[in-house]
Amino acid sequence: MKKHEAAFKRSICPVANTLDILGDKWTLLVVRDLLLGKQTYSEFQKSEEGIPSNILAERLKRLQQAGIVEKRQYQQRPVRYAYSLTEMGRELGPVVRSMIMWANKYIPGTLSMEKIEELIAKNNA
Amino acid sequence: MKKHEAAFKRSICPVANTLDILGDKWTLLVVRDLLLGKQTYSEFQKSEEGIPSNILAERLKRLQQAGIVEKRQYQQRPVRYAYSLTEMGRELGPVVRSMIMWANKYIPGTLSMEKIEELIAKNNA
DNA sequence: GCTAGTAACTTGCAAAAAGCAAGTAACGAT
DNA sequence: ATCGTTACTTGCTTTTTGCAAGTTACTAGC
Repeated sequence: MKKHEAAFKRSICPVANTLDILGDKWTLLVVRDLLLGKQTYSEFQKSEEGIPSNILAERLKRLQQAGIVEKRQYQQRPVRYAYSLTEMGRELGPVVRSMIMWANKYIPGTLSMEKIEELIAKNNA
Repeated sequence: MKKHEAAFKRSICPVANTLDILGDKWTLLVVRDLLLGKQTYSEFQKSEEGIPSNILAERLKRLQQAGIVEKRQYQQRPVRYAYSLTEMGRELGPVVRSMIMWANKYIPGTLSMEKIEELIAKNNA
């Protein structure tokens, strides 16, 4: 199913290596959700964009393998899991933030950084 | 072939909107090349990662439509084109730079920011 | 004039990834 | 016993990638 994917490097370029992990339409949205304080599978699924369930499961697995995300069971009966960012994952904050700044400047109708920070404050309150 | 792609928005999230334009394994590598001073189709093709020709053509078209890239004919006989970043495109610099910083910190074997800046200086000399 | 070479793409097709709906397992609540 | 929820998995269709080869326009060399 995955043959040897992680072994092969396209190049020594840091951008290419980053894209090998994050370069698709969904992965950074999961990271965004985690930065916003979301923790569970169903919370990710409820996000506005509607990530397909199989894609979400696969991305969470890949992010764990990459060392960006950690999964822990926080409850026995019923079994429940919480996902969170590792330090490596939290350090993607600047990447996400620079995208937000860019989009706010050039893509009309996107939610402003300020409103997003309000959301984060609310979620972590 | 493209039905109505640009019209539909997944959400008002700036990250999602950015990923709708840049969220794949190749697009930001083209932007990287442009930031490095590369200008022609064949220069992009010669990059280490080996982007497939049809993908490159399609991505350049999309980047133009998005207002990130401009194409101009700089010579008549034979016809030759030069691609360059618009202001909107140049402002992706921070996104690319934050990826470089992250990769340098967490992905071993990636070219350092310093070496990349030397490359840029050399290319633009 | 003929062949070779380069730039900038396009086309055809197989393989991989995405997307969708439905299904499953483990529980708790009614 | 049935319903609802969480956290996924499975099967299948559709879309996107990736690869090789082909095309057009032109220049240089013999």
